[in-house]
Amino acid sequence: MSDSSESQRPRLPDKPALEGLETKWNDRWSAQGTYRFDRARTRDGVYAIDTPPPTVSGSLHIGHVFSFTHTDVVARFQRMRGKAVFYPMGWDDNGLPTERRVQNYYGVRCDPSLPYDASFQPPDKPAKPPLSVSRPNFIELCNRLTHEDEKVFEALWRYLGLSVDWSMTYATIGKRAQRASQTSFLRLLKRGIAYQLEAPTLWDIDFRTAVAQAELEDRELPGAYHRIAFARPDGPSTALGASGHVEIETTRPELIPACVALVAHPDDERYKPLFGTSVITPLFGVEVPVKAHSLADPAKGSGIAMICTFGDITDVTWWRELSLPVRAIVQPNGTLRPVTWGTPGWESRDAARAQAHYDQLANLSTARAQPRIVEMLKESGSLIGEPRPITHPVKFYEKGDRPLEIVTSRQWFLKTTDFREELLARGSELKWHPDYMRYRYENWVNGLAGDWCISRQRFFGVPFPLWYPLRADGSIDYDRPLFPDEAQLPIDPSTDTPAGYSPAQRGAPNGFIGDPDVMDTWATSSLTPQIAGGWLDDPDLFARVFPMDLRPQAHDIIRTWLFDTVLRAELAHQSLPWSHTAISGFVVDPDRKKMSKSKGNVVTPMALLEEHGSDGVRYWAARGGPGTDTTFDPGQMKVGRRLAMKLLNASRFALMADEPRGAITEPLDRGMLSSLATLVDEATSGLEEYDYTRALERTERFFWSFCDDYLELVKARRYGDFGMAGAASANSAMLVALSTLLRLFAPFLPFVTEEVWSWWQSGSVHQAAWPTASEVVQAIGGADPDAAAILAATSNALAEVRRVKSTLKKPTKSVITKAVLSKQVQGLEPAARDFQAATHIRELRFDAVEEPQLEFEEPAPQESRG
RNA sequence: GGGCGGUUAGCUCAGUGGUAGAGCACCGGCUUUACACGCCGGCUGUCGGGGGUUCGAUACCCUCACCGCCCACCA
Repeated sequence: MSDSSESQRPRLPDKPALEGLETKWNDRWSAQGTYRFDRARTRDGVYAIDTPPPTVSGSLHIGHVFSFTHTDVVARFQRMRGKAVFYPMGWDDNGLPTERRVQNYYGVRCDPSLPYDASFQPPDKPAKPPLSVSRPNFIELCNRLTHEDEKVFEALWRYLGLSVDWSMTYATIGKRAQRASQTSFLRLLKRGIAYQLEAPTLWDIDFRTAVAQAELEDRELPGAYHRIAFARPDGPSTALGASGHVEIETTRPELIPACVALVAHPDDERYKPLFGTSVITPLFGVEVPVKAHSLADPAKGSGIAMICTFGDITDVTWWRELSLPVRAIVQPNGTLRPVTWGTPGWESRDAARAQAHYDQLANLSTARAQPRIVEMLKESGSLIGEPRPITHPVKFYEKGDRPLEIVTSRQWFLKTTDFREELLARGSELKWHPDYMRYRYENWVNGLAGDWCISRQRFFGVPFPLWYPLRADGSIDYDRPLFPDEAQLPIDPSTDTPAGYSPAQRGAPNGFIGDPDVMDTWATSSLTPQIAGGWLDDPDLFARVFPMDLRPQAHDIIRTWLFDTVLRAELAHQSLPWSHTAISGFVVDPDRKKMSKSKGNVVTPMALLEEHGSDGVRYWAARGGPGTDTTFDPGQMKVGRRLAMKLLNASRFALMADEPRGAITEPLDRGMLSSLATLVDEATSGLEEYDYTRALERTERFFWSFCDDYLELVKARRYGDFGMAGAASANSAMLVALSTLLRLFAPFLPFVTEEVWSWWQSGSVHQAAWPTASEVVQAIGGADPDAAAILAATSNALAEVRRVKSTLKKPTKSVITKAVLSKQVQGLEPAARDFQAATHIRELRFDAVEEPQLEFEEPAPQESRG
């Protein structure tokens, strides 16, 4: 705030308005580089934000507007405090959602066996049936469509007023991201932290890909308990004698052909005699052992369970720990694979009967096989009673439509469980806002069930950067992979050729073949601090921003994005990726439901911004505190807009007569500034602690009483009714207050504050220094608590008089010839002149009265009602 | 089953060991030279239930209920 800037004559509009401010100021900020990151600054002068890259395959919704506003408030506050704010935007255009959108949008499907067609152009309308295109062509379409989406997103973010440095934008499918992701992977592979394994894996049968533990969710589905008899080998072969069979209960009878054992708890007296013996599976006549394992729950079902390869995760645990054989029947597409009974691994006491039964199930989906096998079980007498319907939680891929299966396949993993202690330590080192969100992280780390499966059998993603040699017989030698040099990265092994081979050797005996998989999208987005910060490409930048200050994100992805990012930083840098994380809540509709398209309660953000103004919408968003689910409430947006409007008009009032100026001597002026200094401290400490809601609420409350009480009380004096010195005191105080309040509101209402600032200041309010209490009280030579008390007493007295006038239905302007006020508001005497002018009181006294005693001037006799 | 958060005015939400708050809504009033996208005033509560600590609890402790979310090996 230099003297030269304040000496400008204010340029005031006759009728200030909010319309058009978004476009006007975005153009200026863009042209002037207002939010450009100053990369000359060293780490301690930088505030770095690891912005969540929105998924561009969808559309931005009100929840994005909500949480990104919170981050922007913090960014603007830190910038005004003098930090160089590193605030890039990222686009998450990598992964399944994009694939799905591209398939539908263009009517194409990826066929990795096709060669690249350089002249390919997508059809104008979605093709039916879908066109098959090569993987490189498919990826081109993904890039083309996401680029369009990104332009729309950027326009919305700018309109909302995010103070992002748009020159630093990155994409999770971009070259930088691919290079970071592939480099990190190869380094982890060398250290033995990444590894490949053929093992039972959670599998989505529609997407035909492996998925990770973190991407699971439970859904309640109807099902049924089926009570099924397994015959004892020494018992009657078909009849169900009293001790001739064992009864299990299962919700998945279609997996009986995959049964490899029964299991009960080691202490379960009912089944102890059976341990070490075997039973015969119904329909298929397979002899399977009865085993003991502590995970078996005596209280569940009949207390003894069948182990199948594989019905659920527990089956996998039992299978591994009890060293059972594999008898897998579910194929990657979710159907039962044909089996020849009587061959090795499929031995049966009656192979012909087994085959006859199984032929009725082969190639059916598990869902369709179930009723079929139930009929057969009934016919054979192995089903005891009727199935008992239940609803039970079933594991789904969070983006999937059908229950997950477990399929054995070759996958890449990152070790996680080996680092549990380190990860817990990082979690407690991290500062969480709100603090209780840390429990979700700890909960997750403590519950890690296995390492992180990072490979996906998909097309649009970062490829695994390696190849495998082919043996003379054409089989793949997985044990001797071929690696590129780090300097070559990023590569695509489906088109690039490993050193020492020619392209013609791809797929040929003694040749090579690329790893077909792509990485889980989280395996790349867990490197956003490294990607955005220039880890490999720009080490100088990286040193200035990493570890970053803030990770803002929503609570539903603590187990994925937050956890994964902490893991990757621990593995690569032995540090936290950032010192703080701010967790935002969801936007819910007034019925407490999450806003969703299917409920028809979705509103497009741009329409809201246009209706209520960006400042109005930001006000609503900023009222939702960290971690708090917040109701979608257009009413609050209207309140925000009203606040912005009030800021325009109050500012106009303060600036319309800014002369004369002089010493701030009047008690009300001094009291107002004294209180303002207290407010500055409160707002500052709120924002420092990421409690932007408190800062806004306090500032807003001060501002309204500043308008309603203070400005009304000093209006007459300010207009010169009591001479030049009194007017000068008011004017000077108002200018200090206005400058301070505009800066306090600037992070929340960037458009209206910038507009008003431009009336009388040079430069951007968003580059102005954050106010300090000492700066405010400097204008009155130090804090003046006595004056603050006088202002409080005067405001209270004003309220008393207003109440009486209102009760008596007197016009506000009506003159009071004589007023007796209660002694409780007596402290106002030093401001009596201002007070009497504002209330039109001619003669003022104080006495022990409960209610103010007011005598009104007789109305003028000519008054008439017409 | 484990964990976390919530329960305050009709609605949306602040809040503090010492007389219950704001905005919206509602009702009434005011052409007042910054603002009718305004101003002034009013109405509304067993602060979820029950126990405990305390001179005093909406706040602290225990417990229960309900709502929401996270996690879990759910045969």
